Amino acid sequence: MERYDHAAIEKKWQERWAQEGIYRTTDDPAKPKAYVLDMFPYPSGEGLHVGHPKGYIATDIYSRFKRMHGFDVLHPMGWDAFGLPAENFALKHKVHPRIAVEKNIANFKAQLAHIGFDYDWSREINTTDPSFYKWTQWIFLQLYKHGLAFESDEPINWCPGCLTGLANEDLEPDGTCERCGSVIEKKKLPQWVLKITAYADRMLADLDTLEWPEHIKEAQRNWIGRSEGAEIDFDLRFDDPALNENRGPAGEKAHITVFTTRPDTLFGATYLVLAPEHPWVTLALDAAHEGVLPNARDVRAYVEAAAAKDEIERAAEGKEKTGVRLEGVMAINPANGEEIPLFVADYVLGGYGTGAIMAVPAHDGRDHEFAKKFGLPIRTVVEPSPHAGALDTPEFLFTGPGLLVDSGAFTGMPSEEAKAAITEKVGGRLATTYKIKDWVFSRQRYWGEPIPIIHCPEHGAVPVPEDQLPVLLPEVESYEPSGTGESPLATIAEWVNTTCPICGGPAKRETNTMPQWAGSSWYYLRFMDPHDDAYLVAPEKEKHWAPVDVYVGGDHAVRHLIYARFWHKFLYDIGVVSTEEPFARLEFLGFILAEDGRKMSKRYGNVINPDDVVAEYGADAFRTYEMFMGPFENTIAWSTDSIKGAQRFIERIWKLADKVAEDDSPALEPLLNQTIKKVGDDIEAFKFNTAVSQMMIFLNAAEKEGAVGRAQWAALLKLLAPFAPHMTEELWERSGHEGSIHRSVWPSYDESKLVQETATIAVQVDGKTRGTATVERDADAATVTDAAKAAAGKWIEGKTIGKTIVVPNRLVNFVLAE
RNA sequence: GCCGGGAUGGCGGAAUUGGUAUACGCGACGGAUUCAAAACCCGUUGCCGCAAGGCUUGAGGGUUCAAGUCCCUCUCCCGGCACCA
Repeated sequence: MERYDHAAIEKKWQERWAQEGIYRTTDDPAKPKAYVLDMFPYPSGEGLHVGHPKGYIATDIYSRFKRMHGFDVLHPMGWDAFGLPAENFALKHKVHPRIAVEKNIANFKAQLAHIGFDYDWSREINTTDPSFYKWTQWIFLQLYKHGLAFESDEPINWCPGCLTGLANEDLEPDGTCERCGSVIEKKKLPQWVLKITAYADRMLADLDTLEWPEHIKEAQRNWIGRSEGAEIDFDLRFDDPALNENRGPAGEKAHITVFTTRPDTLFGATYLVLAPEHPWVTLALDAAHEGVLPNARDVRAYVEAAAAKDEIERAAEGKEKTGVRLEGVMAINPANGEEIPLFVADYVLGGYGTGAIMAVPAHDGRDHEFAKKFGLPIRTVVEPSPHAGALDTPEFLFTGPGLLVDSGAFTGMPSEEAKAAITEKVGGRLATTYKIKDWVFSRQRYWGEPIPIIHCPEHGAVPVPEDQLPVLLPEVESYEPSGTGESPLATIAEWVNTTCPICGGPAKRETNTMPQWAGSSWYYLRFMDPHDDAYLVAPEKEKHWAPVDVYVGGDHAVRHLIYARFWHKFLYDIGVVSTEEPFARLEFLGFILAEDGRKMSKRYGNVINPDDVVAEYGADAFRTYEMFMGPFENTIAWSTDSIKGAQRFIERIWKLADKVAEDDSPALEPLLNQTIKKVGDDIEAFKFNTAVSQMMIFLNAAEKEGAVGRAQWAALLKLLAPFAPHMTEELWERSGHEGSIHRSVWPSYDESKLVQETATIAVQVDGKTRGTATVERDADAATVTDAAKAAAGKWIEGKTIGKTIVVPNRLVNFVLAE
């Protein structure tokens, strides 16, 4: 046979598949369904490098595999094209973002086309398409109507580089912008905020129902950051007796509420710490309360200094503790009535818990450090059991559970038990707090979905009536961010000025847009029913397809997944979707590094373009190589040498077509059955590397055998078809089959043919392998032992065998006496 | 610091969950072919050793007839979170 001409054969089949629509999704309710989804890309101006298609190849293989098992397959592709990167790209290249996005998408599609994917392009979606973002806006309105979207003027993260507000999630740990690296400022701006915290508990609990990698679940748990503890009130006593008479609105005494996860250590609390932003501190420094704090001047200086510090300075200072005493006032420990001092210190965060803590320096590292610096008492109230000694030194710090000491009536109680007991005794409340913050949802930029709200002087924020959706993003010449905190949309008078849906009076549109994450938080639902104008997703379509069976991606998995799960659960609550979770199974994608081991980047000039690889080695070799590189979740460097191995494999299969005989080779039967089993099991488990190696093993054996039967050949082609769709299709046609191999039925294996009739067993003496023996499968122990003795030869000659271990069909181990 | 995941030849990696460690591929070496080269084909290839043999899954200890796999201690690497009380 002639050499495999990949360019010609790929072109032939790509055209024919498109023409015949063999990958069309059918929405057939009679069939089992498989919804296989890639995290859809943002179509950047750089185009694809060889790392991008890795996940797409995996889903392509998986979806082909499912199709060959009779599944109705949904394997779609679309574009996440709103957001800052697209807008910044457009600004830099001085084109309108819409034009830039169109061009980039066309480029991406052309690149993808070369690789031979089975996407059903009739279901393509684009988040910037008004028929799509109509529904993004609709979801926002539902959130608003259910009280989960609200306006807030809390200070937000402002990026002076991107000129927009950002969510907490958009910041690097050091407080810089993840996009441009600018130092984030706090800025007071009216913002739309989504109440994601309302779903924190359910998002946490339902993680247990998901077939996801542990590290992704763990990252989500960290992000939600639930901690259980107690809120405990500490009454205050002022030096000025008059102040002690003051009562709150409900007649309560002045007090500070702290949050703690260790109420069991209450007897060891030797001071309180308030965050600089704590409302009580703000109040005490208020002009109206002059004289409450004798050292108000020092406190004010500290609070102002803390406010002026940005996140970077805080990070640079590390854990060096600072703070200032609040003079003129003491707190009363409700456990023992003891008076303890109060401090303001920025190691306590205003935004977490109650913004105030009880400090237990013997049992908390940070309090310990602060107490040593300020010379405060360190009192041990929990000891490890049994008594470990050396507990009386002031240096001692013990953060584990143990038995209570010096804790009044609770002395001797296990600390876990004491948590509830002490909380109850002092009138505290069990409380749960979260690290996750509500989602700041406004961006002061042009390229995003307009938030469908109208501000009426009479009626306030009024939702745009649903029949007026979508609120179209106006076409404009200039869309530069204003930098003032106003959206560029604010300058378009004819767009902004409208009428109130309630009273018809003059009103203004909301000019902020949604963040980049909006569209991607629900796009997977639209693929189920992409052209429906009446429904976000029609109920019967949703019931057929939901949930996504396998979701594949990497990178910003944590944030995207948390936002999407939040919206999905909300949509479940309002009856739009029928499942509690959007993505039943998640496969995490390991990246491909450049050949030099660095990240592939234009900056390093080490980018490899899949177009070039496909042109040189062929799409099938490219696909097979990326799957053979190693475990799917591993990050591995590209190797031009290694792709040649995949190419050789493809070409050796091609040449094996010359060796096809009428009758099956009996010698190959056990191996073929093993191969059918292993390739199938491995694809199901996303272990593509070992699936490929098993096919290589079969190929090696078939070459050695010199012939492969027609039926065996057909089975082999089918196993390889998901990996190498072009070449297998060509060979399928050449061997006289009707119809596409990709619509053929996956081969089955015969359980009884998986094993050979003989077994090669290892022969060990004292646990060391000294040879092998070939015996009939399932031969009796005596026969096996005799054969093994012969094989052990000189190693047991003249020795006494103390014990013989026989593992059927595996090994015999002779343990020599003494 | 806390949490999660790892460490196997020159390289990517495999190993039925306690049963022949290094499958498969790359690279390397030798051969064949060629005027020559590429490609293709055949053979060798964990380490030490001429050999007999010995040693080997990050380090050290343990359990077992048998440990990459189980248990204990430690080191290093990757990822997430990080003054979250």
